[in-house]
Amino acid sequence: MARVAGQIDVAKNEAILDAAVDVWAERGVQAPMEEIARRAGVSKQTIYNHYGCKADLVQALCARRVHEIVAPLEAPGAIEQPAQALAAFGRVLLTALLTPRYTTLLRTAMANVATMPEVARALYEAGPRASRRGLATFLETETAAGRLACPDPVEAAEFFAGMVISSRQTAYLLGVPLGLTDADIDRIAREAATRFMRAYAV
Amino acid sequence: MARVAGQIDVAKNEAILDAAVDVWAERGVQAPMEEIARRAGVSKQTIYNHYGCKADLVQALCARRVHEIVAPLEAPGAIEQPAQALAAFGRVLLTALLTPRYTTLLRTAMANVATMPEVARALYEAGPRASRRGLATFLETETAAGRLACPDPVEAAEFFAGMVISSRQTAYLLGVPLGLTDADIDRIAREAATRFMRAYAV
DNA sequence: TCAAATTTGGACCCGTCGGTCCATCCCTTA
DNA sequence: TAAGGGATGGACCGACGGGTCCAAATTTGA
Repeated sequence: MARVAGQIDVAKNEAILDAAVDVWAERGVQAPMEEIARRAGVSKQTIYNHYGCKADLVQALCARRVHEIVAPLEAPGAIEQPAQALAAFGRVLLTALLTPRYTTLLRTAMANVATMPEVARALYEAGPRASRRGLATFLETETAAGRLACPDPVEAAEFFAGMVISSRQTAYLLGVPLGLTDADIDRIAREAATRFMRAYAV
Repeated sequence: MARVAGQIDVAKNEAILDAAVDVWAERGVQAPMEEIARRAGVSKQTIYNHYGCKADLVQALCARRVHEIVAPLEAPGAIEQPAQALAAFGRVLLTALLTPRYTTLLRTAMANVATMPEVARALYEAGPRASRRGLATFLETETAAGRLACPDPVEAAEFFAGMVISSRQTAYLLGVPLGLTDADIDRIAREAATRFMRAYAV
């Protein structure tokens, strides 16, 4: 196990984070730390060496993991026809959203808004907020290029993302299985893109 | 305090439910039962007389309160121009969604998916599912009447509801204050309706 | 190979909270 | 006014889980 001098074991740290997501996904945040330790193949004490208390673990987990999940949304990709670009964005968005890990993160953060609002806030900024902003920029460019007519790109971005996601995120958060296949996701994203293009045609 | 013979005190029961929402809103579901009792001006024992255990209280609360909140969505209202009807629906939807009580309910249910999936399920059915179904029916009628062209009314309903809600629900659940005024809500609903009409024009 | 730093596991402390018990009280009804 | 059913509140129990402590084992850097 590679350990950095004077530092904390990196691999073990990852294992702890992974175990935490899994455990919380299965049993909720109120699951005992001991379980996370067991799952991570680590002693409880080690966790407390890395993170002072449970709240810190929650915080660290949210901070670290959001980025992994939302990263694909930031990759701009080749500039294609707006409809294709939108569809692609929709696909990525929906896929990311329905990730069990992201769901767990959200649930965890939501359950703790009262006790640690900053975590929830950070998750919002890194997630929905950032992705909408990226989309809005794209729509603005397209409008400037005369391929779309979005007088209010931010609002339009909200609209499009909303169409793609709609009640699906809530369903997922409430543990209702939707059973969406990749083909379904693709169809939804494409249809949303088509309709959006009609709504905002020049 | 009006009490029905041989029954349980109705007013006190309401008070308990009210207190539970408030307390959970402030401190999360893990807040102690004692606090709810205190807030309701009732003894802890009384709560346990009404509901056998905490889980039952959660369940009862979710079951009872959703209906109150989603009720306005079920009132069909006078049949107007589709654009107006959609805007009205959007307004009601957004307003209901941003209700602190509904937010609390959702958070509560989400935090407990692992331990009591039926509650979460019920909330989903009574909330998002039901409202979408109502909207879909409306869109179907309008399509039949030749005022709209929605080949897939259910999907279209998802799209419209999604446009209106978009990331706002997530924001709310994550405790991010949006500060939407009635005027804002109205504007969003109307704009969404307009765009939707363009997207699904005959 | 040695010393320093970490890890381990397992006992342990303690606060909290769900839930129970019970003697007393209040209200309603007859 | 007597009786009965629920309400009260406050003490109480037991489980659980966060967090600590510690001695022994292990790893790491030099």
